[in-house]
Amino acid sequence: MAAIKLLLGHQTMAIPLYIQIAEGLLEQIESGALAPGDRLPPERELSESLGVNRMTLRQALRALETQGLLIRQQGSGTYVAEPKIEREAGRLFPFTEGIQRRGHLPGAKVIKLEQQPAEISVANKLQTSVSAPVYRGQRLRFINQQPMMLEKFFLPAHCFPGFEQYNLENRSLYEVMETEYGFVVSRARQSLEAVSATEYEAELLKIKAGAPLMLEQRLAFDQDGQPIEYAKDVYRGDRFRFVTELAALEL
Amino acid sequence: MAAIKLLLGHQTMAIPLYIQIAEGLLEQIESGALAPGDRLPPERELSESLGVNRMTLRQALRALETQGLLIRQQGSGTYVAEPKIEREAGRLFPFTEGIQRRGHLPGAKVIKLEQQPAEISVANKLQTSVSAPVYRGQRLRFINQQPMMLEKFFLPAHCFPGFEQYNLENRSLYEVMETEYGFVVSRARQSLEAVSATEYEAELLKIKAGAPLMLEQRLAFDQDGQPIEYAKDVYRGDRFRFVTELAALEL
DNA sequence: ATGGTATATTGGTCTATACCATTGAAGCCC
DNA sequence: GGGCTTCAATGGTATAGACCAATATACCAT
Repeated sequence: MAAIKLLLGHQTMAIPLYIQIAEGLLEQIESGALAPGDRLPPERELSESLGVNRMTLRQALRALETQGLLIRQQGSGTYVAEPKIEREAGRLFPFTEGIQRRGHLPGAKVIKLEQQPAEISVANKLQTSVSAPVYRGQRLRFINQQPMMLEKFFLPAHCFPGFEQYNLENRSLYEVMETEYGFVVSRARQSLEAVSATEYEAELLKIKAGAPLMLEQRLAFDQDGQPIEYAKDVYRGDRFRFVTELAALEL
Repeated sequence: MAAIKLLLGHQTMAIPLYIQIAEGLLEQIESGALAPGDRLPPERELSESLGVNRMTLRQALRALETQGLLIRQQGSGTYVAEPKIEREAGRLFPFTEGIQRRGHLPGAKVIKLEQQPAEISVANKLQTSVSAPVYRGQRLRFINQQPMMLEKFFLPAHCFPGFEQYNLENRSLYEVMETEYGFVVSRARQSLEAVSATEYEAELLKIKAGAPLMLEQRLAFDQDGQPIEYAKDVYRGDRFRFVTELAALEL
């Protein structure tokens, strides 16, 4: 396997070593340099070649393991996980990226994007004062030209001045947040429930009113723990499945 | 806070120290000895009073943190998390327990429990040969006397001889598995999707046919990684919401 | 060939120690 | 009182080393 370039020594650094290592490995997995089923070098060996302590390497491996990217087996070795389509449910990442990874063609149409005073429920979620301005947007998302998901999002306007100027038909919401405003979504709390399609949703998604939809509500936080997005997305029930891996304690 | 009793010293033990510590703390949280918002002793102090190394204690704390039971803040301390109702989505535990914790009255009615040859899809999931015998059961679950969820489960019969004899109207499936057969569910892979209620489901759940339901499919594994349960549970869409907490890498 | 047995390899746990980064409160100055 | 600095306390990161537990392999006896 290829080498991973690490910054600095071991003290006074901006980014922790184990994060750098995890990201380096992640990159190799995503680029295909490390293919599913590949075995990583033994921990002792890899830690030495990286010039870090084994415990530090293990912290990186554990992070990737909990993300479902690696599988570790005592006595055997550490392997790159099979690319389960469903893996993504436990990770936080944009619709577009997930679709592309599966070899489909994503698309988006902005239906609405306007600034308006926050309703009570939204202000509450975003922890802004009621009637503080928020950006309210709606995007219809496509896969292979077929409408699949309707996204409604709310952003605190004071965090994203001039948000209208960006083209959300080509760019990911989170990508714009990060590139243009420096906000990185690092945590999110989300819920799933089964609902019926309203007339409005049915028309946009080209399904029958009353058809089952998956409603995903998400409150996303930036690196400082401040809420920066509240979203209510509905997915076609017949086309999406949300998968999670559960463990009983012991990490 | 109360003391935690640990088994043995540091070598040749059955259960790792950090698991024992995590379970001890978990017990104190669940019993109320540690209330939400309480601050735990500093790591250095607590590790000393437990007679373990700080790193070992930290491993226990991390496990509880990822379960959403603790919140750690650098420079401030480690706190017992507020009991978010939704927390349970990321944890693996039985329906009954979750309901009781919210102060509701659970109930169950066994509709079917029989042994039969496995269909292909089920055999596939349970990794048994096709037409190997499996137990197939259906339970209707109640909350406050109202039907809320319909559970269909499949168990490999060779793992659970004589399974019919146990009363599943009072006992949890997992509890019977563990107590009577020694199988502990330690991992599970589950998926959620939105579906429409069939006539059959609608009648049992006393809702309209076509109403939205949440279909949860679950494949549960024992401590050795062998699949021991495949389940297809449907929840009333208007009464259940499934919540998860997501993090972007860095654990 | 088959099956068991030693041995080496590999990840898992635990200790001990050091220093960094963030927080919050105490103290200080004005 | 208000704002600032200082500093101790606390969790976070990293190192080094030891031994345990599970697995895979090689080898041997049958």
